[in-house]
Amino acid sequence: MQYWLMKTEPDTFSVEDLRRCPESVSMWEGVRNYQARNFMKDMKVGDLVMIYHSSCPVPGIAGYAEVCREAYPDPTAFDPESPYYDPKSDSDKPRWFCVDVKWQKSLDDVIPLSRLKSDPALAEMVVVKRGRLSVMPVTSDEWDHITSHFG
DNA sequence: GCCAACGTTGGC
DNA sequence: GCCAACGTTGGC
Repeated sequence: MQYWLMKTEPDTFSVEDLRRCPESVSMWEGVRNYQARNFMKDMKVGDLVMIYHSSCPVPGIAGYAEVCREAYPDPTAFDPESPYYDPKSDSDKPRWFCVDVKWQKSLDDVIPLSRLKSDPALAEMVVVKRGRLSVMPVTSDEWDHITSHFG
């Protein structure tokens, strides 16, 4: 079992939007970064995911989800109507992948990035050390620390 | 809205 | 394959 963090802009798709999906399951579409894609390909059914809200008044962890389908070609890459359309991708040799995630929990209070940054136990956390990566691993120590101290 | 960080593109 | 220019992310 591995742990992950995935970013989303809540104006576009929030953890509550995920909860309201049929069966609370959604395709995690639109990842267009190779490193993030490679992490998604490593995900297994049952892995747990922190849903992180970015580009919003209080960026931070907004809830939890579970991987419920492993990586498969992202159909939005082939859809000219989609904002995530990539004309250079080829359906015979897919470049972009997505997973399906199932909502688990929405936090009453977002755990702010500022709080993660100020916690020495989380100094090495990828989301703290690095920006500009939308899918990243979380260690089990980091996961346990956050879920036990911050809900 | 600014701008730093950093990924991607493309000329050479 | 280098690297400058450009585009995007995302916190503030």
